[in-house]
Order: sequence, then C-alpha cells, then structure tokens
Amino acid sequence: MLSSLKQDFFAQDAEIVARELLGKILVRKENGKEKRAKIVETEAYYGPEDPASRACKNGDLKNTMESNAGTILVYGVHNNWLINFVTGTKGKAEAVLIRALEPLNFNEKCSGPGLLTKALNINKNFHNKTIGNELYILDNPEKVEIIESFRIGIKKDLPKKLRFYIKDSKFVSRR
DNA sequence: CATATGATGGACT
DNA sequence: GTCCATCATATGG
Repeated sequence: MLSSLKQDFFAQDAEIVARELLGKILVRKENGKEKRAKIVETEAYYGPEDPASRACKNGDLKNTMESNAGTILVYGVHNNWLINFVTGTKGKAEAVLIRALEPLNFNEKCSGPGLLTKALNINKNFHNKTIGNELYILDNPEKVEIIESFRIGIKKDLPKKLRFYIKDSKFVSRR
C-alpha cells in the first residue's frame, strides 16, 4: 500500500515539488469510485515574480497561491480547467500545474491540462479545497527520468526551465 | 451588463 | 510546424 503524500511534501519550493511529483499517482475519488493516474508532466508557477502567472493580476488566484501548501487551485481558461497544487509556505504564492497524466485504471485522454481535468471531472468546485478524500496523491517508489524544458503556450516566461516531464512518456502533450 | 483575455485542443499542411 | 473555434473568468461601468 502506497502512502499518501502529506501537506509537508507540498511545503517545498514549487520547482522541487514539480520534479518530485513526476511518477507519483494522482487519485480521484468520486461516488465511491476511484480513478488513478500517473503524473507525467508538470510546471512550476510563481506568483508576482512570474510573468506567466496570472496571479500577479488576479487577486483570487494570488490569494489561493499564497494559502497553505496542498491547496487545490483550479483555474478556467479557454474552455478548459487547469489544476494546480499550491506549494511553498503560506504567503509565498507558488503552485505546480499538472499538465499531463497517464491513466492507470480508466481510459480517457489525459494528455493535456484541459483533458485531464475533464477525465477526472475536476472543475471550479475544487478550487480552494485541500488535498483530501476526493483528490489526493500517492507516493510512488518508481524511478523516472526527468526532462526539464521551458514552459508551454505562455506569452511571457521566466528565463528558467520550469516544465518537467517524464522521459519517453507518450502521455505528455505534444507541443 | 459588456468586453477583453488566454496556463488549450485539435485539425490541418 | 500553423491556424482557429470556443467559453469561463475577471474586471470595469
């Protein structure tokens, strides 16, 4: 039985959490049913420091990013939902975006931030909730090869590689 | 209420 | 690789 990640796991720098999250198992419980998926792609986001993050402008987002580690942040853009986990210590405005998952016990596309939220039935009502019974992450001893690169689809980015994904995973978004 | 915006996805060349 | 349909959100009046 794999252990569930505790809040202190998320209380690290967003970049660290983003790396560590790769290969771990995301669990979504809904009406007694359980969907599991391996995290294969993430991105680190910072608040005011990050030109890509809308937290600098959006008060609600910023507020959520500054709240406690392990808080779920859901943001809607285009016709999709994007899910993040708040990281760092309180007041730090950091988060990790989950970009892609590898479905384990179900069969829906998760190769993209919008798709995975659809597959797992995640929407705005998860916003500002905390990792818990309905949504949580299991540790995974499996070793993965991590590739880092610049983030995707963003207007202005920091000159840092903040996107992390598992080498050779066919489930990451293609861009 | 009206308007601007975009952390996308998918189809197509 | 490029192009575009689409729509929930934020913000201002």
